[in-house]
Amino acid sequence: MFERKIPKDLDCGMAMIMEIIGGKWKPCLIRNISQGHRRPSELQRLNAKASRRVLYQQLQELEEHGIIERIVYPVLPPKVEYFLTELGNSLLPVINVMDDWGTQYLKNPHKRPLLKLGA
Amino acid sequence: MFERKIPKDLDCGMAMIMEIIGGKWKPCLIRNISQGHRRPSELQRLNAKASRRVLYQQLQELEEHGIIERIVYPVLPPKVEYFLTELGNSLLPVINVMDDWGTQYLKNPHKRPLLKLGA
DNA sequence: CCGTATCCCAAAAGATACTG
DNA sequence: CAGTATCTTTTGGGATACGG
Repeated sequence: MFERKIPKDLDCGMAMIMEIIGGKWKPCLIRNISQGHRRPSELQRLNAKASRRVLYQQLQELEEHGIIERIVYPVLPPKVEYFLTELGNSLLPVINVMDDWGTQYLKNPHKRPLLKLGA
Repeated sequence: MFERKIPKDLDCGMAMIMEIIGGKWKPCLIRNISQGHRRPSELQRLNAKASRRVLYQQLQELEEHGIIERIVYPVLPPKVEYFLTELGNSLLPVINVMDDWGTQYLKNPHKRPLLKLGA
């Protein structure tokens, strides 16, 4: 459905995890859903700046990668819930480590260093 | 030099760290350079599949973010070396955590789960 | 309410030629 | 060697309309 012309090489772990959490809204979605079951409409509200299409696309990819799962209630109007899998849960500490580092960085805004001249 | 029409919002730590390490070759470059001082030509050799332009661009961004620094030897032909800053070093554990998770994931290839039906 | 299809634009990355 | 300037292709993401 979203075919690439050039296949990605997911040779190393780093490339793999970037593939999984690299989307613009994925870390947000993972965190939202980690708080408890979440319905699509809730996720749209929580990430109001994301477009509908991208949100669904990234949810799909998270599902395909086994990070989240979907429960479909056969009712009208439709009701759906997402929840984190165990695999998804194992991702939370990683995301936290990343976020912590980034938060620390934001507190100490970097000054571009002067050019060093070698001997 | 590489101006964006739409400014990024680097509001949270997660967005910030993705900005810093999100480039396709940045984690590779950081690791290469963490092994010791590296010259541009070495980095090109080590990342042969990356185009010249992108490599230099990402090196520049890493430098602007204070992850690496550059030593310029005033000789002919030109000689330059990159090395990791302390800040750059503090990034290594984060990258390792990410890579470990990804490597683990690669060992247990995920099967897409069947759709769950709610009550 | 959930999800998909279409269309569009901006950004990332590749190829390559050129300069000091 | 190191670095920059074009130019081009691919991809990611936003807007929005439509269908079940």
